Amino acid sequence: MVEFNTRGYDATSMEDLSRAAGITKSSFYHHFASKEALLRAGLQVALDGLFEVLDHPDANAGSPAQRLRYIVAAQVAVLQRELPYVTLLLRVRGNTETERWALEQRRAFDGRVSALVGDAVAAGELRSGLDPTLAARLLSGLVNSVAEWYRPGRPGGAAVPDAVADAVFAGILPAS
Amino acid sequence: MVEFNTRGYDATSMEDLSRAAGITKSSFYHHFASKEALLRAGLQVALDGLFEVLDHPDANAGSPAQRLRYIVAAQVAVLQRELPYVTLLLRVRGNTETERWALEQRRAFDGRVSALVGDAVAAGELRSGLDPTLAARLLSGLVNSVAEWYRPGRPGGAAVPDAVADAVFAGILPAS
DNA sequence: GTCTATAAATCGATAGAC
DNA sequence: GTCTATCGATTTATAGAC
Repeated sequence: MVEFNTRGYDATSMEDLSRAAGITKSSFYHHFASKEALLRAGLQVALDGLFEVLDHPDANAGSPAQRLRYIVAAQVAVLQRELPYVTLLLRVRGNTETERWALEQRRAFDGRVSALVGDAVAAGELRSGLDPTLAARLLSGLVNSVAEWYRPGRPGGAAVPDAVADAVFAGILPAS
Repeated sequence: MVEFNTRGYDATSMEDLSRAAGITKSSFYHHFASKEALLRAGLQVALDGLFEVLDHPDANAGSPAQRLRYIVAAQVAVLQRELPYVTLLLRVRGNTETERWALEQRRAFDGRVSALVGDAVAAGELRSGLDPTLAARLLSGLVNSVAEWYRPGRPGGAAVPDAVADAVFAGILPAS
């Protein structure tokens, strides 16, 4: 499944996957009904991890800004823990029915976070004049971009979620 | 070429492209030597746009933070102007020789920006204790994520570069 | 510069023996 | 549960007529 991560879903053939598993292509089809079923299973892992973040008590207690901070850090942690699957999800374009389903789920997650940003702005917890829609989009982009450079096993990985949350709430490049 | 944007490079066949151009696949091959040549031409457009940003006078005058702010806004503007090509570049994974070349060029661009972040930190213009490497990575991720939601022709597009630069330098979600 | 026709390779997936 | 063999569709790309 990691092959999807490095070469991309389309560019990875079932023969690539079966060879990596040490069996022939036909044997591989004994374990998975189709390539799309394999994709769906991977996307489900990523989506389960993300929605568990929203169900966590810390995501539903305290001020909007406090809840938002927990979600940002936890979302990064999920991205690290399920990197191949989250990467798969982030690259979905919506060409097939399975991909459209995943896109819809992902939008639901982003919508929940976006609404929370709106709540925090309405509560006066964030910068005044902040456009909640733009802020939520940039926030999503920043968090998900961790998948572009984070690689498991390297030292310092455990500090990434908090460091990202700090950058978001104290500013990426603030003058003071 | 916009087809690469919506369906992805691998999932878009030469027949898809030729049909969109209103000619047959064979006629299409009269204009482009290969699918990879088409990809390379598109990637070149994106890279030319990005490096022109670094060559602009405003990217080489003033304090590091001032130069950085110009680059962020100008990079977003290039992304908007050459959306299909920049999108193509952002999705390159390095499977072929052409893709590895593009990745190398992109890393060179990011390296220049990253060095500038380091200069700004060293000059005391940014938050103390800021990790320049992490900040540069998140900055890159945030800027490039505009390609995920920006669509040409919609009102308010001209304000996006400044709005993104504001979010970066005043904070995405700052408390004050 | 566009077309029909086709080559050569690869794809996802299946049949059927063991 | 794994294998060899193959199907049928699709892919990039070319040959050659007009």
